[in-house]
Amino acid sequence: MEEESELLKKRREKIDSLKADGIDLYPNDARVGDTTASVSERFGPMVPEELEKITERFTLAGRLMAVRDFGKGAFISIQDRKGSLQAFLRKNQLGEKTFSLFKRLDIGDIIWVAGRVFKTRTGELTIDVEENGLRLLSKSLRPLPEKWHGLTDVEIRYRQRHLDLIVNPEVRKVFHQRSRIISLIRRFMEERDFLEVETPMMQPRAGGAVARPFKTFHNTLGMNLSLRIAPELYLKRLITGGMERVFEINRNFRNEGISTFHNPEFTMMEFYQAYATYEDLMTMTEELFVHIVRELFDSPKFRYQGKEIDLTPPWRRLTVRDAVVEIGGVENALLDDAGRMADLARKLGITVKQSDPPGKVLMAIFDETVEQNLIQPTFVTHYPIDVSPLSRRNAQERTLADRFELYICGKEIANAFSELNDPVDQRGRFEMQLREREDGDLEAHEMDEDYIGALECGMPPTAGEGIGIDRIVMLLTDSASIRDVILFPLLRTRDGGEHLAARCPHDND
RNA sequence: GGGUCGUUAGCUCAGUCCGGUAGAGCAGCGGACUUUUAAUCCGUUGGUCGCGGGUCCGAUUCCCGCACGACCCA
Repeated sequence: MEEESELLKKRREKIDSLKADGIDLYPNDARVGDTTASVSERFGPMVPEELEKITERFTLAGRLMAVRDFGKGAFISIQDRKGSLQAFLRKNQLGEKTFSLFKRLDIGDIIWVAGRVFKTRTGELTIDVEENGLRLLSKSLRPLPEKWHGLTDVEIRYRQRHLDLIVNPEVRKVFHQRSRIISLIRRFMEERDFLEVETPMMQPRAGGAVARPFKTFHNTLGMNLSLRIAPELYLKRLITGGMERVFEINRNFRNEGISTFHNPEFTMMEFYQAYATYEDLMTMTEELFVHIVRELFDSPKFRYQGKEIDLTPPWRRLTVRDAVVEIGGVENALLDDAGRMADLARKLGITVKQSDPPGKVLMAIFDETVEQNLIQPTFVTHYPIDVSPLSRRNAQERTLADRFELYICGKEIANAFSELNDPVDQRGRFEMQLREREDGDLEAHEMDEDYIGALECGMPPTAGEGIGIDRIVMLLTDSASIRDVILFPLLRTRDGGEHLAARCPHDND
């Protein structure tokens, strides 16, 4: 048995003493009528004389966050989901028994108080706790992080998010904002008559994007499955099914690296609208973003990591080619010469294979020279067909796709295109992807006969878009890392992942 | 995968360059205090210095490896 810490031992002693007095450490019969916010919003503005006339009694519950003890009286702070409020405990008012309970409480305990409101000399709204108006609802055995500096160790913050949420109010605020943003998006879509749907997370073939999947296995069916990398192919089957306008806000899983902008599971909204084009979606995207920031900030502008971002439409529109020339500083004529383009890519440190199609090399150059410079919202258009296996071909330029990506603060935020609904062309695109897969590209799209079968039934002309929800939340909460907007980001297990990896060999390689 | 930095008390951090087994604040514990709010005042407990090796009379400190994390790069 491992030696118990001094602090834990002291708490256990207190527990024994409370139990000896017949006090239930985890009762379940407390009724809570109010919140810290409901009380402070109503009475905060009142002067002491007005408060004296209030005879109403309030009941609050929450976590004991601070104690300022004066011997026969004490101020305490109670924190609930809405904020915190101060309460005043007086020995002669609480009664001997309840006051002795208070003396054995610890910061971190969940408590219940009842009493009337008043204002202290310093003007702070306070609950004057009544006789027997204090109860212990749940005993805390572990000390909380320090009250002033809070919890700053990011590893503990992510691994023990509960502690982070208890002591860091700005963290709670980020996740409230996240919920608000998603709710605004959902309402925006519903108002435009989009139907919210849910499509499979476990898919026989992970399609709809260019990425490596996580693989798993269904025992009863004896079937290999992948966690989805995108819902795209299923959503478009719904379009074929006549739903015409659908959206899904849900998790995607990509078996790739982790960075400040990448978590292996992340949240995307994808939506599809029949009888629309990618150009319609640019307008709609502008409207969506402006709607969100106006609701949040009452302005089309916001700051991210010191930069002011202005979402006032219309946003800049730029073809991939123009972007690489104007922003990347690449000579225009070079882009028509596959050999020179590959040389440039290699000079930029990009690994180029002989078999790589020119469009793929162009996009690698774009990623290297342009992406991080697109700070203000920018639609990049005219993507090469080579890297757009599910997009409609441009009517004039047959090697280009009717597609855009949205960049803000140097990061890809959305990807959209007019959908390829010609099953013959689609089969050809899949075959091209298969050749890339044979050349060693593990991210290349697989052949999906079921999807082609659906296209053969006739899919209406449609445009679709995917928007990275985590990244929007990062931008709008000024968060530097995606881990700050995901409650439980993926981290390595503490005891080292090596033996676990050995026991569960993965078949992705 | 590579580079840089980090890991010391429950938490926030010193100390390590220049080797002699550790300090502060908060929390905790004891005492005083019934309008404080990082309450105050007096006293005080608490540490396998991330883990494993090596060098050395002696390692938290120097060297090597590993784990975990952060940032950057691929």
